Amino acid sequence: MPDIKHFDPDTALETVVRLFWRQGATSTGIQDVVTATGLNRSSLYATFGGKQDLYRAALRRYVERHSQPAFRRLAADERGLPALTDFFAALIEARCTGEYARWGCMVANAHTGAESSDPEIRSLLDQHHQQLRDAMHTALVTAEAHGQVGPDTDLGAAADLLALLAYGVNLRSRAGADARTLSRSVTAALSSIGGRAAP
Amino acid sequence: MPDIKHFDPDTALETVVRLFWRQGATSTGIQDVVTATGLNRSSLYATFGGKQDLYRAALRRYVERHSQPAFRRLAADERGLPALTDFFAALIEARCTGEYARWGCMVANAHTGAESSDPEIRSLLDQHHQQLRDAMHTALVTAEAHGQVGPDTDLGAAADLLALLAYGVNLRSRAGADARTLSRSVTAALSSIGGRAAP
DNA sequence: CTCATCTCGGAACGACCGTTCCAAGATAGC
DNA sequence: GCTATCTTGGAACGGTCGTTCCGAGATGAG
Repeated sequence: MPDIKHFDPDTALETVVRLFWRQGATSTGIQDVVTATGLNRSSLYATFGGKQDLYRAALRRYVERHSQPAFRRLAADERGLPALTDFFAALIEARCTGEYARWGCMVANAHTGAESSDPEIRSLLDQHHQQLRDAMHTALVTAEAHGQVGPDTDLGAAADLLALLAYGVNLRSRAGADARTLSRSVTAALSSIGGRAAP
Repeated sequence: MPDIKHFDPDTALETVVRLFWRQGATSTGIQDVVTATGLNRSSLYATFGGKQDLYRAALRRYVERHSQPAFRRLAADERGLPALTDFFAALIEARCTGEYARWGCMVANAHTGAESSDPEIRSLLDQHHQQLRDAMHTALVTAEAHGQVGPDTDLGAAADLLALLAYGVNLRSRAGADARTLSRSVTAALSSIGGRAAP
């Protein structure tokens, strides 16, 4: 067998994810990738293909490693409304503090870029949205089974609403929106779904 | 007096707005602007300055000509909840059909771009958000005065929530979100603010 | 050790980026 | 008509873009 790769493609891709996540596709040059990952153009192109392929792989990885785990956690949570409360609390904390503060959501960010004209990217955005909505819906069904949902509530519409709210949080967090204000909005949405006032 | 401009800067800027609105700042080259406006680089730079100045001017114009009129209409509407219903209906129609379909909101789009690192742009984003939120709040106060708002409703939190919802609509509309689905989400939000079921 | 085969380093490519510059053209006052 | 002053057309700038290519280096099989 010939020579073997001198780097870990998985580690490199994670670095690329952070680059595209923070700066977007158009603002990130191949030179940035080369500098950040430490590997050179040859290895980059041989391993991942061109820039568009690289962005696609990065977005896929983001969804798998960041979005879907959160969705699964939400859908599997048996508590109902508290699961939704925790989901949004974790979202807001991740968006406003720590390493990824003010980076927003890479998928939400992708909505506005030129990258979204790529059919494969567009498909990823739609899948992501569907999965988010479905997780919301599952949590709401659980909540209803626990008698935590007010009467005459359309769970489907409520799931769509909460999904859109998440996009709003993601977007505004990039402009440095206050975590407290975001939390207050989320609380208002969730308490309007539940009976009436907070316990 | 010397020579006078052979074009209308206002018309040209409107063309530039549509360019930046649809494609974003980084994906739009000066050559695109030259081609779309029909005027040449010299006139462009002499009139508007560099690309960043041009984008700033375009975003300012967008807010003045598109956002603020809608905000003022909403805040001045004396009907309360129906004003909010109409606001969102008009928003969704503008985002999903007609000339600007799938363009989203230029201000929302600006949240994800590299352009938002510019302090002046950042300030514009915050102003825009504040104005949107305030218009929502004014409409909600009017609604409460008309007895259209359920008890124990935090109007401030509700205004924040509706503003975030608008950003969600703007973002998802760029990916081709279904107008019907968006409307359903908005209806759910508004009817949860009002008494309970729809009339 | 030798060789075939893949990886790595880095130069180089043409295209496009935003911006500048200057000569030619147009205009209003004299 | 002449001139001063601004606009206009378009070439040209250095820099960066994504991508390609090739020689050198590394590795495992025989």
